[in-house]
Amino acid sequence: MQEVRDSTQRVLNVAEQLFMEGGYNAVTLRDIADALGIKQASLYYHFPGGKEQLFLVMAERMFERHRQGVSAAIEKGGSDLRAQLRAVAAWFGSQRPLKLMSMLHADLTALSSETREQLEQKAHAALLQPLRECFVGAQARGEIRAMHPDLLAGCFLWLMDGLNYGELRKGAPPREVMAEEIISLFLDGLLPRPDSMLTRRRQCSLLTSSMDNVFERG
Amino acid sequence: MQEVRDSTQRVLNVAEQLFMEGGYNAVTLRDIADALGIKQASLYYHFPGGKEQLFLVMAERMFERHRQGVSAAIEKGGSDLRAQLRAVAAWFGSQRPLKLMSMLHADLTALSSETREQLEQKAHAALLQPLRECFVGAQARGEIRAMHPDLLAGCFLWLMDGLNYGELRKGAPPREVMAEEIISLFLDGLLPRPDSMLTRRRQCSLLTSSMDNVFERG
DNA sequence: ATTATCTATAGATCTATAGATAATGC
DNA sequence: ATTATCTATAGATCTATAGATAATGC
Repeated sequence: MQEVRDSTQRVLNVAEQLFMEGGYNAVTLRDIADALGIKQASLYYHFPGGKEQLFLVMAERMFERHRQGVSAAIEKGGSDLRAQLRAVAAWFGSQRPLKLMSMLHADLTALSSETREQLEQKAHAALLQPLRECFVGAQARGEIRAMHPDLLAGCFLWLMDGLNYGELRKGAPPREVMAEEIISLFLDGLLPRPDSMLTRRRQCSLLTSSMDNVFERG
Repeated sequence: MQEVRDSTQRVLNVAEQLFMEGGYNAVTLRDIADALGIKQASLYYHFPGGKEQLFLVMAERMFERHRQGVSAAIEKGGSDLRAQLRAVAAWFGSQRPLKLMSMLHADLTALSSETREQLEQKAHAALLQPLRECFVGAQARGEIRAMHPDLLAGCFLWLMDGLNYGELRKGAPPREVMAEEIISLFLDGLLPRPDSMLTRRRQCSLLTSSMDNVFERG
């Protein structure tokens, strides 16, 4: 358990911001050093292993933060699946965009296989595992029907992270509304539910204000 | 409407494969030339604009293919949303992984702003627009409840593309099963539906074989 | 002595340009 | 003449190493 100094934390903060914005290959050590106001070579003092080590440590720190955040959110949601998912959505909303898929795709292929496997495992433990438990619990309580919990966890995570890709949704509603709709999609589905008017009424009132132009075609 | 020669098509085929696997920044012109068995400088004969032009033309060709494929799939699905979504899922399954989010994230930031806007627009017209119409139609027919069709199109597309990221789902069911479950998630949701036993029975029989180990924790 | 930076630079790699070469079709 | 390649190379950039410098704390 080695301590991480303040100056190194500063490096990691900047590295996380830049790497998450542009991806491993697009960001150079020079970019990171410039943002820090130091010279590129100075980064090797903090990370003798160079760019790959810097990325690895940065990503591990990030995943560990998410592991705690997601677990805490689920805890806070009590034992009601909708509340749990809302809390997880709120957690992701409070964090810098993960852009997990970009990272696991383009970035990981640029890394050594050991680094890649290490990060894949961390990502799984931090994000998929807690969400999976969440769905397994809801199934055990009889709250939801039987479906692969891994699939459900993956889909939910995918969609939450997708909210960060602003490129595809110009003029879309704010992310809190979208998150709420996604949760409703998960739980209620799209087909009408004549049996549970209460649930439907609550949803409608929540969405009504931004649903005026839904039926106009673009 | 300029014709594209065979030799240039070959270049585009290889470029598409490599770019989609590794992303814009990870793939060099040398990589593409090597895979073609030619020298790197020879690529400038086909694309005087260099790497960026090659990527642009490749991506435009790909999006145009998807525009036709998705539209045809929806057409083939008739006027039943579930059948339409199944057909779209089958189309994506037949194609090389899009990895759309990776592309729109890491790759587009490396391109000039004109190229980026051009590609974002093509992606929207090819993928989101047809799916959006699909959901709008189902809403107009009263088949599904009112939700933002843009959000629904985005979510469905997101999840279909997510099936291509194998990194997060080791030991997961085959992609056809996952696609079917995602469609069921969209339409039926997770909460039990006591009113529509017919729908539930069909799903259960379809999934029964791969659902044996759902309740064991990992 | 430790921490954190710097300068200078080697070595590798990548994009892009210039101009030559060979084959094919008119 | 057109098509499609090649060789050679300039210029830029990126990672990484070696060794110097300055400040802080003991």
